[in-house]
Amino acid sequence: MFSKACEYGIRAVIYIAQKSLNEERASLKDITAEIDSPEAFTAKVLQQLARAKIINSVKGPNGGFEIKKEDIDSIKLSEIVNALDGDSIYKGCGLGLKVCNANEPCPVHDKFTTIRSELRKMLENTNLFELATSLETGLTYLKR
Amino acid sequence: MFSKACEYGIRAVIYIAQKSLNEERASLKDITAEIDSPEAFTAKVLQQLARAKIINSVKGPNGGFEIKKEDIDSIKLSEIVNALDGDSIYKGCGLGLKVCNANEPCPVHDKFTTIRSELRKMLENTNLFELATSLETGLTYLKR
DNA sequence: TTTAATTCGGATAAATTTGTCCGAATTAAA
DNA sequence: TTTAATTCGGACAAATTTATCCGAATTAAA
Repeated sequence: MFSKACEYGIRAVIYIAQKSLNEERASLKDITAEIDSPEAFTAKVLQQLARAKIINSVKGPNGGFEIKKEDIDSIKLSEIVNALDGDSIYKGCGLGLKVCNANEPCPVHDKFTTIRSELRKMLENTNLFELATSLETGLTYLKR
Repeated sequence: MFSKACEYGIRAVIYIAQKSLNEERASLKDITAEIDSPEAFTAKVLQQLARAKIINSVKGPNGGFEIKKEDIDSIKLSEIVNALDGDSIYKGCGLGLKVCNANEPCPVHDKFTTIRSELRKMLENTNLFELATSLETGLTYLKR
């Protein structure tokens, strides 16, 4: 469903958000240990997210990644996915046709638009705060 | 969402079904012209589908691919997807965790199980007959 | 029996995604 | 001012997916 980059990215951002809620930065090493992901590859993903302004990066000793506390409940899952995988999950034909719309649909067009629109809604309605707090309270996990 | 192989596979099978409903076989050339896909690659996909018994292949002159007429309305989209992409769309964690279930969920587990289960239902409830007839009546398209 | 149309299967190549390495830049702290 | 902890960025490597090539096998029809 998502690329590996996106999977790591979502996990990393949730972890960074949790730390940020506790007024702490998360370093790359910290993150990759906590979400169990390849370090160098995750670094690239974090750079992408920083360029997309979803997270903030701070260089130097005691540096790392952070998210402004007050932004955490306004950042949606959809923004992270969009920054890393683009919008091909919502848009684009399920069977790969270049042109596919209500007027000239592929055979599965209607069935897919329903599912995709629900996926879109879900991603747009899920914010980082709820994901980070479920992690904080030990209800959910980022590795295993 | 699906691999290219799966996209071509679904399109090909729908076309083969349409031809089969008209008592005709579809040759590889015929298929790739009709769904606008790379010939050699599509051949591999069709072999996979033949091995999975979803379509039947006939060698020699006037050979090609076919589906038994009476099977067409019992073949579900889910079988095609399963044969080509496996069951990772339904199963497997949305964030790539090896272990992720109701007891030890990732932060997006609940939200994803809902979407995935709807996707699964949709694929399991969509049969080849409806897809092939919508194509036959000119309501839908396989290339463009 | 020969020919030609077709699928089959293995080898290979190209493209994309995933992943690693390492030196440069930044910056807080000693 | 030096050191050390950190992110940044470019080059490279490995793995996977997508795609091509070509000869072998099959088989209907001439």
